[in-house]
Amino acid sequence: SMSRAEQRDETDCVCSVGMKLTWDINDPKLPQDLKQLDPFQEWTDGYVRYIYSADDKNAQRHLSGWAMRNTNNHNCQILKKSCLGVVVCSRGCTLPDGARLQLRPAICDKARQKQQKKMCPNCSAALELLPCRGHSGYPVTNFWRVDGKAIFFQAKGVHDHPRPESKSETEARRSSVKRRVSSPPFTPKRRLMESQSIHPEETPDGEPGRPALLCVEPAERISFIEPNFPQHYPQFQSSEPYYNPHNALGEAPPTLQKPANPRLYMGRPGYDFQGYLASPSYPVTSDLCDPRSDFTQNHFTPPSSSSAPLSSSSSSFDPQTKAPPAWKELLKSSAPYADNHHYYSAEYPCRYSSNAPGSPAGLQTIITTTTKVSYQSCPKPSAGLPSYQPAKAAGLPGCSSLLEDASPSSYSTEVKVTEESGGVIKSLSFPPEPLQTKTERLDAYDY
DNA sequence: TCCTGCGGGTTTA
DNA sequence: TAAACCCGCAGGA
Repeated sequence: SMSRAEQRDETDCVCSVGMKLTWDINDPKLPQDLKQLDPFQEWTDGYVRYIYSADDKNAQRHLSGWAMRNTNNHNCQILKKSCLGVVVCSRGCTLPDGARLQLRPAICDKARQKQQKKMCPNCSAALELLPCRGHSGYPVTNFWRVDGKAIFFQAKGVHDHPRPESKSETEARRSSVKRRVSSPPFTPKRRLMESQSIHPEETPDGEPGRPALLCVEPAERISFIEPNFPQHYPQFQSSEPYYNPHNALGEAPPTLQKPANPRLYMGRPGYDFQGYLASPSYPVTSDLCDPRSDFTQNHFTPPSSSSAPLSSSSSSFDPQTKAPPAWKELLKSSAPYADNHHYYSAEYPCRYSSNAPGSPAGLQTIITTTTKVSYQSCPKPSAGLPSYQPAKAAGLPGCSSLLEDASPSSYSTEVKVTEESGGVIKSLSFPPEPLQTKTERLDAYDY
């Protein structure tokens, strides 16, 4: 049985398993015989790595709260996705609930173009897509790779825009609207609520700007909302710094090819955000204490939570098969997504990140510890990898001590000074949004 | 209808 | 050569 210390280590450590180990998604050989895996992370941000169970339904689907689209990297071993950003009101109007409109960009190019032609449901101004430029001026990228009994995840870049509506929220709203369209009865009270705000995508006639007075039963609404409510939240995800200046992989960020987005943004009303305000749910930058990175962490701890109880299905995985990507095979043998549709979605403090206009977003001090060996294009089997060199371990202190201040009422303000072209990165953290719950936020969008 | 992944292709540094 | 990006296709919900 496990000692108390071990249990504590598992549950309290702010490090992800993925960050404790030294690996890169491009490594010919990834860590094997993993004793510990990470719970799924919906809102990853920063240069982070996680190792999920191959049975994790969310990981199997390469899910992200961010709107990520597939990008072709001509490597069938590694699935690459890049962030589409967020759709906002060009006028930056305030919704009835005080939040800002932050729609999930459609993944499909065509659907996204349509989406952008619509108008703000609140003020009828044009909608605007804020592209993600969090990776040296390019969109944040996520990489997925199945190896052995694990799904390896790696992200590069720090999102420089507010969170969009999560995928589950979008889906919930859509199905909710569909149902209401087909079953009209509504109560006067509900009608009043609904008339207070509207959503662009779901007006039956496709005409934005007019409230759709539709009905939904409270119980029904709850059922969509509940899975997202942050009941359980792994601490290592929650004590994220707002900005991780260090690329934990030792990978030098590419030189700036495009001007980094100089947006200023934060997650709560009262601060300007280039004309917009992020909703109160703007996330903290997610990053973890990789032994190779020595950035300081803020000491914010979110509401209590736990990992998503994803049931494991006995899917067989054959590392030898290469024709269909491994995750495809995993999906075939796994239970329906709905069974485990359970996310974390913490309502989190804002980030306050500023990049001076024209200043590179990604120029950070790099600790090079890994030798990068890239896979070649798809048909090439990765047999014979003599050039592989295991990365050396840096052996920096652990990170459990970073969680000392777990009180929700305590939060920190810190200034990070990083050696990066003389740049100074200021990070402010705030306590969790105290009043607004997910349920309340959904109300603003749910009619 | 749109999400998702695949993969051929181009462009740029 | 690597990375970003475009496009169409197909399977699926």
